[in-house]
Amino acid sequence: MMYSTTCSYAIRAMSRLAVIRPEGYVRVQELCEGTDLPSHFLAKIFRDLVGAGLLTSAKGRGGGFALAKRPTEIRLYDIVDAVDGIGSYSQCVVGLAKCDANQPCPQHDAFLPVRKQIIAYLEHTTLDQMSEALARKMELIADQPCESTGLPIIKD
Amino acid sequence: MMYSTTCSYAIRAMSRLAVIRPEGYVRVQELCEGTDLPSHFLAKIFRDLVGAGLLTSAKGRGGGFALAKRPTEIRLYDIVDAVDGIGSYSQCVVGLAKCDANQPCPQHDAFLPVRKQIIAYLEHTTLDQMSEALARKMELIADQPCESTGLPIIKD
DNA sequence: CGATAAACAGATACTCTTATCGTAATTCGT
DNA sequence: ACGAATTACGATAAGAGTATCTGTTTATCG
Repeated sequence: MMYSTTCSYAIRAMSRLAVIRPEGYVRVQELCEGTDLPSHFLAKIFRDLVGAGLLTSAKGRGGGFALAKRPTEIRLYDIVDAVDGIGSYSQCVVGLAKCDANQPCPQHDAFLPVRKQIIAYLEHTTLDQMSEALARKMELIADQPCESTGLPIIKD
Repeated sequence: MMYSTTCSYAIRAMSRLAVIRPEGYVRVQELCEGTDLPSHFLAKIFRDLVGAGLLTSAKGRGGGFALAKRPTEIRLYDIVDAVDGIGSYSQCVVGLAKCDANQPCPQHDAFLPVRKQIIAYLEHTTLDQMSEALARKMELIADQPCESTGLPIIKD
């Protein structure tokens, strides 16, 4: 997988959040309903995202989690950075540590364009786009339910 | 990191193997000397690589591990596939499973060029190139030893 | 044939990620 | 003010990935 499981959950959940209620609070339970997102774990991840400034939270009745900014202002990059840390993408492909900073290994350079493209993708993709993609998918699934169960389960 | 630690070890060790003795057996101990590669663990990884057909092995005196093919014929792709499985690169970025096969999510398409570039990089980079890069680096380090210890420790 | 050198195999331990649970803190409706 | 709803927080469990150790087998050399 491209990201850690945790990060994948974060992206999926925030996308759902943007679909269900782009502004305003949503309960974790509501967010996970009909999906295979683990609610308990997601609650924990969301706490961290509040700390990272991507979400806000409200306790008590009518509370839940909400996007801290508008969907167009939240990039995939921000989420990945908050969860996995973007540092993992800036390391050398081969895990070749540089004993000496002024001499990065040649393969490092060879991989540079690949890394650049990845970063660009993460920077240019916003939650807005993600949620739109998800919404379109949810419509499709509503029409043609899942093969085995017949229920419209959203695994995203 | 781009690969798992295990995969990173595999790539580094095979690169070293290609440098030290492109054909012929090398002991695990010899391969790890002066590096931070964990010999015990690497021995285990190498066993698996023998199973995958990338290495051959010989017991007893004068034995060790050797490349099963010439360095120009071993691609990064082969190593990554043998260790991590290339499947992890073909999944959707967001971990969005497709409930239905005929409707991959739009983000899937958006990430396609990135994935293609990664795969191309893995396919076109050979152990030959890796070993050459490593050899060059080893020369550099021999000249200007590592800051703290003063010893030429190869972390690659 | 015995001694040595090496991979092989399996068991075990450690570490990090992933996941769950119980309790406290907070807010809202009545 | 009380009670229900809901996140916050901390502890801990479960799992996979990472790493080490010990003993066994196979091959080579003298």
